[in-house]
Amino acid sequence: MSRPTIHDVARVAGVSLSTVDRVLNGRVGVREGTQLRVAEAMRTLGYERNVAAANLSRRRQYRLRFFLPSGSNSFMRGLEDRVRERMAVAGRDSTVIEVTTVPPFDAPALAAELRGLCADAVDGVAIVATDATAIRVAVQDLRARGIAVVTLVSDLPSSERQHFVGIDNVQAGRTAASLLGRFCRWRPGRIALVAGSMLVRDHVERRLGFEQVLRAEFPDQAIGATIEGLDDQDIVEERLRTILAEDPGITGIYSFGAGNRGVARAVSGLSPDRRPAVVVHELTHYSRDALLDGVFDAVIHQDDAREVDVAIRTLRALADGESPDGAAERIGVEVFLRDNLP
Amino acid sequence: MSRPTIHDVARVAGVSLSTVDRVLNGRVGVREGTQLRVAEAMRTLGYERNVAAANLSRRRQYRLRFFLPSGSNSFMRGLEDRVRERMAVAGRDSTVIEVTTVPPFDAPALAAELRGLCADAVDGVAIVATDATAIRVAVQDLRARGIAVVTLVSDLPSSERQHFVGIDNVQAGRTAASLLGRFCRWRPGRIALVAGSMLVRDHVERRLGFEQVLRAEFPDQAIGATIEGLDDQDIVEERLRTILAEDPGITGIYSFGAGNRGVARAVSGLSPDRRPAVVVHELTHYSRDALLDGVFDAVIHQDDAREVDVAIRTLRALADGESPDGAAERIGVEVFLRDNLP
DNA sequence: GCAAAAATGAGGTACGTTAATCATACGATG
DNA sequence: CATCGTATGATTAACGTACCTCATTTTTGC
Repeated sequence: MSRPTIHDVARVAGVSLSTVDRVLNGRVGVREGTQLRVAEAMRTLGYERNVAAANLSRRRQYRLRFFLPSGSNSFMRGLEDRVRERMAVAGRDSTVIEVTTVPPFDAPALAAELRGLCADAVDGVAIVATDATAIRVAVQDLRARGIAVVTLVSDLPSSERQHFVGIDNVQAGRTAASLLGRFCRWRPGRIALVAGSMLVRDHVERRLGFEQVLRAEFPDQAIGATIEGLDDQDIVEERLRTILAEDPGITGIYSFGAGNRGVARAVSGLSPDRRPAVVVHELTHYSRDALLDGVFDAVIHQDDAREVDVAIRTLRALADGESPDGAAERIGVEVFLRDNLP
Repeated sequence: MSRPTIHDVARVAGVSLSTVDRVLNGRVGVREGTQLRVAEAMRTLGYERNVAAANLSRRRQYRLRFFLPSGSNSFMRGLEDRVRERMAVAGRDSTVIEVTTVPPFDAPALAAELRGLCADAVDGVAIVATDATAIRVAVQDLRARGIAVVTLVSDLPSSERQHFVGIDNVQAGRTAASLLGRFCRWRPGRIALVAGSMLVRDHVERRLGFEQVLRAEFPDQAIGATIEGLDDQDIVEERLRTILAEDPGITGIYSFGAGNRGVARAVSGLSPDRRPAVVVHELTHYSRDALLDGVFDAVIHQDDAREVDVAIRTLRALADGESPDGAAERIGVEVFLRDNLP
């Protein structure tokens, strides 16, 4: 009827509660044979530890720390809001969350913060990683001190981070190409690219995926001018205006960095029948409005609320020494048009 | 530091533990003034009941029951699989889930099943509703007996169900039009519709949303022939073949019922350059393959795993007399291309 | 075969809450 | 003033687990 308890396990294994406890919590001083008998009893009974009761008893707290880039990037500020929303209710799951913002793209600053963490004050850390050796080393350090580490939004491959919570950016680029190629299918032309900075790994990956698919599947769309807008809306606007004026054969725009407001302003200056199809990244207040106004056609998005949830669940699982459920916790590349906005 | 307990509340309110318990659990025999003092103390302390400890103490079990249509509909079978996956691990959250399948579109059968439920054996019910008065009455009955009710996938408006877990089908239809309109933008023509049965509320809503957007925003695409395929792949294939042969001006196909395999077979018979853009519903094994083969262009999807999760969380919250978090638990209309498949 | 060491058992307390019993204090009523 | 009903307090045993101490048994090494 109800789930078996350690009492049942003890009875079936023919040992005392103490011994079951010792086995269950990996304490020393149990003969191997006894361990096997207990394990066997757990298996036959289908015993699963009651985590709620265990956490209650040991007054377990999961102390998690999020490191996010500071600055005005809308997506990051939204992400921070999501984390703070979770902070407010995390107590329900005996979880304490703290947020620290560090200057963006400043690897030494982040590394210094990470070095300052103490294993008996923090159980797990989520970082929006900058791809730098200093961070890799800092992560290795954290792991050595027994602190769980996941990367969030931006990954740090070949580091010792245990998990990455975010989208596959190559896939995101492929999806953008798949959309734009179809949007422009019966109208050959050129597609302009708007990058933030090609120094950021995400953007390189997005571009890679985009080119792969556009070249292979939509040969009548060429890749036109590429703007490096440095995530600055004014720069983006000005350069994009110039390009659009010079080249009337631009059928589409793919913007995969920040600076969406600049794209929107440049495009909305054109008469509707000359407007290219526009695909950008991240659903924010601004890109949402542009979708509704018909200035953008599609937005490629990652669900920040879900990313935060998954990061928390993953860190909790890792802190308990479990391996997180990768498939179920996957973050997908979402596509929004004006008609399926939340 | 750590969360306040009922002990703290008692101390601050200047009452005993017993009184706090009486207030907290709505028992009788507490003067109004005392109740207010306790409530005030809870507010100042920011007390939140430790649900895990409470459930442990009262040996609370959430007994939930899912009613799903039987039959070969891939989406429904997938949904059932998701429910069964949750069943297997639900014990961790002191939740017991059962699944009952009932013949599809058979309102009396479902109503009879619902009537048979006993309030002291079930706390909450999730039903894939057929739009019928018999079901509305049965739902009213369940609610009167204190059983929580949510509708899943297909809603039952103006019934006493407390929540609907599923997508907005009008929005789904709008999204399909928004995609197809853009896919066919530079090539005027007609879009063929493939329905399952217009007797099902979902399909009516999808068509409604589709027509709204296509008429308003894509005037160079007309709505062509409509097939009522009764969710039978063979019927769909045959009729669609005929239509495609007769009318070379078909630029797109929107299929919003089951029978995707029929659509795929009919379309893949055409030479690639004559193929219309195809948008269908529900990501299954088959539609996935068709996407990968380039036979379908996009799939409108609802995340069945998430729907099941949300239904469970919602029913648990309702069983505790809480109101579920609507915004966070929203099910969105998802868009899949071959490039952002999970 | 004996001492030392290792393995196991027995029992208690705690975690935060529920739920019950029993005792007591308080007011109002007659 | 005695009585009764209501409000409140005090205490206790659960729930399933963790973790501690102390006693007892078994094994090991010599």
